[in-house]
Amino acid sequence: MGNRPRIKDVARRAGVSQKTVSNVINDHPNVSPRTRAAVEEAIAALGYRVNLAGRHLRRGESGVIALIVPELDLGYFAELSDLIIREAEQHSRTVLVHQTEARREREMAALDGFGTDFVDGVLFNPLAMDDDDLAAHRSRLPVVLLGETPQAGRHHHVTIDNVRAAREATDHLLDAGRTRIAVIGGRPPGPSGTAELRAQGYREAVEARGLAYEPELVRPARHFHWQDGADLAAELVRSPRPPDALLCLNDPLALGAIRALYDAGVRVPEDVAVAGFDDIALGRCSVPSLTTVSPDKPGLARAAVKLLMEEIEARRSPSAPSSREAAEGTVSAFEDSTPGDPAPKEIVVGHTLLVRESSGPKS
Amino acid sequence: MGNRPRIKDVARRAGVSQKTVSNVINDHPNVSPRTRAAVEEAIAALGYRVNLAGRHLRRGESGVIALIVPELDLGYFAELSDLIIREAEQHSRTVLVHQTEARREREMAALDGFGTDFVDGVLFNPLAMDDDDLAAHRSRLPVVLLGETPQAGRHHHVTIDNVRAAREATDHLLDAGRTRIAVIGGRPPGPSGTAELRAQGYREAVEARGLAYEPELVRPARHFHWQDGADLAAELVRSPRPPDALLCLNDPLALGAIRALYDAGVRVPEDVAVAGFDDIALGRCSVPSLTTVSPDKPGLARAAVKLLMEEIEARRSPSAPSSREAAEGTVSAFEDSTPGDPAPKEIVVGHTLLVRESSGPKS
DNA sequence: GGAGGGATTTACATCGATGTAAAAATATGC
DNA sequence: GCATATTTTTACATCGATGTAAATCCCTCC
Repeated sequence: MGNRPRIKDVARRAGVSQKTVSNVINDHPNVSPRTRAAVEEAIAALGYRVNLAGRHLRRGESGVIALIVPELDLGYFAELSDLIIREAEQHSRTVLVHQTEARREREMAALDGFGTDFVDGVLFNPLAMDDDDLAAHRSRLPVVLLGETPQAGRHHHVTIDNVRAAREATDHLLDAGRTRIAVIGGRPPGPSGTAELRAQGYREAVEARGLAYEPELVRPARHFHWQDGADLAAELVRSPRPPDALLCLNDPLALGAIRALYDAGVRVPEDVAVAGFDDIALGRCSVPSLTTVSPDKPGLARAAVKLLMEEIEARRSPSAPSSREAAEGTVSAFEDSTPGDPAPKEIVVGHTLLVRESSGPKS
Repeated sequence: MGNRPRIKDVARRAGVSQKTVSNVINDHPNVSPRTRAAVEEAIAALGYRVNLAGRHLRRGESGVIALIVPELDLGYFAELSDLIIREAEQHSRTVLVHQTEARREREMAALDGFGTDFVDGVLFNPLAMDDDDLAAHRSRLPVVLLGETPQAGRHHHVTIDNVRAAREATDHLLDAGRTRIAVIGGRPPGPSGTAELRAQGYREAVEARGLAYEPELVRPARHFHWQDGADLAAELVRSPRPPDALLCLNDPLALGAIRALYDAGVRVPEDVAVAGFDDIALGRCSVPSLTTVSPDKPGLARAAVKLLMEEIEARRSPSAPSSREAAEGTVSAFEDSTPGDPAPKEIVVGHTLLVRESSGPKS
């Protein structure tokens, strides 16, 4: 019939006060060895476990962080989430996962919606929200953005150098003798999202060789799933002037494209070379294996979690000395508090171009 | 300078008591329209949001459930997690994800470890723990098992009929004229885990045709990643009596196997047919596309979440009328409480064999 | 042997929301 | 018009852990 023991029960059994038990649990200094032993004995005997609800309420920290991604079943985000969860575990945090389906209103909602009400910080990989949205948004929580380079960056963020990565991938295709490279999943070069930045890099690389940037070679994708890649590739090879290479902005698009080319009787890489982004596991065993830009995902996960932890830590101590006590009695004025925020940090992690079969020699 | 408003602030502004505000928030009956309007005005004006820590402490429910899977970067679990998170959202729950790396001690730890301390229930997909472990484990939380059919099932669980699915897949290969089918990722048929059950189905199908069950054709995999599939397939085709079909117990293994066969100059499906399990997205666009057993993942997610919700609900009300009050004052006896548990339910969701190119005709 | 000082320990208040029971306001019946 | 229902609202206690400040304890040293 027993309920879970609380700190009170442990205290009673050990013959000490509740606070002393708390002190033991939290490794406070100034606990005599004897008392500590007694308390630990009681804890073990009763099978006591801290009740996190109580702790959360008192401390104002839950030990949980939110991870907001477009969707898990896109290989890249699954792998990234995997790494982030492991990394968070190193910091004794658990991770709440939200999916936005890359829809703007869901991204907005996730950022200050229900589930985030109770986390200590947020790791957010936006896709649909643009710079303005992000700039406009002031979260009451520490936020670290993933995989973006927002201009009006008021938030910390961690990313790879997308422009350069795309330039390198494009250069590689050009070096392999390709002259007409289409971009699958691209959007007109611009300052905002990943797709725009990669298209930007593509454009730079192409123009650096004196080739014309042709907008009709840049095809946006709706979902970044393999099917989109297949559809767009099929469309492209049927066009009057088909490309001889496809730069796909993620790996599923690329694998779909490879399949569509196969169906169309176009050889990869002999007729058309294909390259992707993200280096998902299965790109290594496709036939042909996939050339891709491999972001340093472990590095990204590590940096992101570290940054978030620092921000959480920073907001805990110095900034708001005791505005709470001070405000006691005042009813008005509940604007968003904006504590830390001393120059948001941008961390750029490395990437590597992995050349595999899909971008082999033309023939 | 404002801190977040609390219920107290709303109450003050609306000129009512805190409890009345709480009543409005929770849609209690007996709140006059006028009061309700006043409170709602105050809530909107202050931008009040419920503090979940307080609510959690008081109600004993956090609104969070834990999902424990081997690892997210295995396509199947990513897709399943995706679906489960969406499903949980329908029930206004958020999902905490833990990864066990399919290691027994991590599975044990995840089940009653740190992060689960504060969730309302657990969805758990065990791989390494066996029946005995599971039977021995009595969680204080509602638990629903995924993808297993533990004998000593003390827990609810949701699964597909693994034996039958494997039998069907094997039959399909046999029907296609294959006579020597290897199982990649298999373990000796037995009662416990998914791998054993599938091997069981395989065995039944093979023996039903009067063929011998040959243990050396059943090769266990360590991680169920594509590389294992590639290694095992390579090994098998080099063996003295190579198989003419591979039944791979998940899709990544199958895709790895296809790649290895390609490297070995063995044609798929002409020389060796390949079939997988799980129907991950990329299996549809591989070359050749992958024949696979497709579990009803949405159905599985829905059933699992529903079952968990019911169990959470059930434990809330009837079983422990007020053992808490009764136990007040008693110090001893804090055994695990075991409230509900009236005959654990088993839900079997459907599956389909999707026949694609990799199991086409022999030649 | 007692003052002084640091190390331990304690009582109590508090974090924010909500259940309980009783008070206050309103409605109903005769 | 007044006693009795019934609906609304309130004050207060509580969920479990921990910060604060005050109370003890234990030494050291003159």
